[in-house]
Amino acid sequence: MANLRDVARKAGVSTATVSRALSDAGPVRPRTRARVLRAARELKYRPNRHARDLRGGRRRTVGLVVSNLENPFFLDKFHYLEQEAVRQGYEVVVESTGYDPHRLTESLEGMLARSLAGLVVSASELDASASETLEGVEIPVVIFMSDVDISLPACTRINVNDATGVQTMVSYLRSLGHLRFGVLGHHTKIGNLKARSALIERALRASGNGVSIASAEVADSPAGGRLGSRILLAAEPRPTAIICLNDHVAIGVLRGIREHGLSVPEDVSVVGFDNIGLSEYTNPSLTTVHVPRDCLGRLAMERILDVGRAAPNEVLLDPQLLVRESTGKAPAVRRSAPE
Amino acid sequence: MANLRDVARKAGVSTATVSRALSDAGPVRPRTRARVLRAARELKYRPNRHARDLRGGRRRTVGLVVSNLENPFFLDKFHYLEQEAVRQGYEVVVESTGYDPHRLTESLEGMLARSLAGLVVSASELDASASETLEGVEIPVVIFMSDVDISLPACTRINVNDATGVQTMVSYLRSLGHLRFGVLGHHTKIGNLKARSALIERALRASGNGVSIASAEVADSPAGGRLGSRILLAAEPRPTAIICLNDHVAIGVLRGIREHGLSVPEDVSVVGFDNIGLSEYTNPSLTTVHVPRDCLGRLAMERILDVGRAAPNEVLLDPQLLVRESTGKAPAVRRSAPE
DNA sequence: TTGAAAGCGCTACCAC
DNA sequence: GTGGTAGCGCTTTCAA
Repeated sequence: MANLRDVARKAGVSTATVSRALSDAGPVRPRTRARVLRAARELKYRPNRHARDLRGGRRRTVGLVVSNLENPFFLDKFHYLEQEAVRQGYEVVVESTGYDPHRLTESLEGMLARSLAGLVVSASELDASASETLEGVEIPVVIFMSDVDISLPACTRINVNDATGVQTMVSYLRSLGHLRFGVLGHHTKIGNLKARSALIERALRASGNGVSIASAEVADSPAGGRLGSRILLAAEPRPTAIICLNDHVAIGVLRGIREHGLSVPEDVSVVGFDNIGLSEYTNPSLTTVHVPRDCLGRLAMERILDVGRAAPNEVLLDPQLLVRESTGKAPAVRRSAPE
Repeated sequence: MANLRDVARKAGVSTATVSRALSDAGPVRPRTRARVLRAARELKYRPNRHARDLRGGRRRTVGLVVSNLENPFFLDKFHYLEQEAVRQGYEVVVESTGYDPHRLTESLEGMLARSLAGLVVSASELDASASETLEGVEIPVVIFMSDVDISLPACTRINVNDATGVQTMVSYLRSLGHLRFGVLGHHTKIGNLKARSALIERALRASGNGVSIASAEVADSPAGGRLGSRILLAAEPRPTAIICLNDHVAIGVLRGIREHGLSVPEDVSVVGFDNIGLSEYTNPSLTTVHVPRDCLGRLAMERILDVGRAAPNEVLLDPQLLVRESTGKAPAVRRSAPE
């Protein structure tokens, strides 16, 4: 692989001149320039990025760590962040942890070794122990949807008001007459997902007497949801409404219920969280709680660029219930199926 | 940010010793080692990745360039490649071009500037002009699903036998009695997608007389499919079967047909290509042509690691028709709706 | 077992 | 306008 020196030699100039000519920085006589360009082309020269990164301190990259890129909810964040970053002349490197705390720590370490302009973390598994890695970090850090206690010089936390989202959803389901619930989550032992499931169960119990709750934990995938629905539909009494911790899982639930010979929403109502794009394309379309994330890109870049130094260190976003086709009135109460 | 020198100074040793101690390479007296480790910890030292990359030539990274990460078909490839790469101690950096030839060239350039162990490209928009960028490249290159003519010392091409996939699918639809078709594609002017749409139309016409074809081009997304279905359903005569160039688009078609007040497969049959995971979760589930890609990871890493030097430079994969719920007999012929 | 020093390839500063 | 050169932070000989 040809390097600057090779080009310089071939063009009969110094490396400094080549650098200037190729980066369009500093004055270069047009003729010299042309000569350099030609030499570079002939040698198929390509600047070495690692050298540039080292030399320049590469502060035009933003890191993003998420739990599961296969879940569109996280992919969206990458998308929104990248869109805004590119607009500002930055690039984004993303890593997915698979909800594994160990991999999270590794990812974080890897990111911090990169001299980034900033770091965005949206990982449910982010807990006190993992966040130790972030201790003393000097670059701007943005934490999305996590309640870990973290003290950093330049840390912004963007949170979603899950309590109201859950409350709205539970009230809505109760108003439809549902009493027997299934709660289906993934990784319900960690971070904001643990909090969310607790919130749901609490809101359900607080909503009145006679409420029954069955719950199950599965993988964050449609396959997980499909499996989970089988478990929940076997519960006694059978739930008339299944609350999924996210839409990704809910997609599988829709299918599982159908396979069970039941209809949505006639026999069972289904709700999700997130409002991923797909939730509008399922059949029936999915009632869900929209979790805003399109602002993540703008907000994060704002903080990272230190524009908006005046911006608050804490942002609280409001979720919103979207009623679509997957929810309906609870089926008329019937006694246990006769033998 | 503390660097090696700082640690060395603090521990009272040389940078060489620190490097050895931290990387576990070469002999270091346990006591010295401990002293170094402590110093590093106290200074919150983190090795600078850019320096390492430059010094080491970083040959433990594989690049992947795809057209559209939002389409699970491409995300899968990333997933499979990364899985295998990590297993071998490599990492993967991925970039998505949005089907834009200009961005493809940029991505390719960016990748080549990184001194990678190898490069995998799966981009429909890869054409002769973009592939010039790859000319003279010395690292192993794997091209997935593209017919561009490219001559590289170490280039492996993995292709899918689209002709048979298309043929099987068309025969199947004809056997169901369909005569009026809609073909819905995205980016049907480029690369393998262009080839695939041509193949479809040709197979359709060759399948007998009386076949009518309406076609439309939309974005590679469910939203695109939804829009496309509206266009196709307005065609005269109205198609009884819609062939989508991929499942991602087909998801939207399913919804569009429903919105139009029609049923799948009673009124309209729908088929896709790829067999993305979601195609099993739609309602009705999607009949599609499975395009194998799980082998991409293994195959690519094999070629990159130069294990399997004996492996062929050309691999041809066979697609497979998966009949699910979205296809059925053509509805009984009826005359144009009476006025 | 440890240290000195030579670069990896590039950019930017300063002198000419 | 152009060239010499220092040095980004690290690893890796080679000597001691």
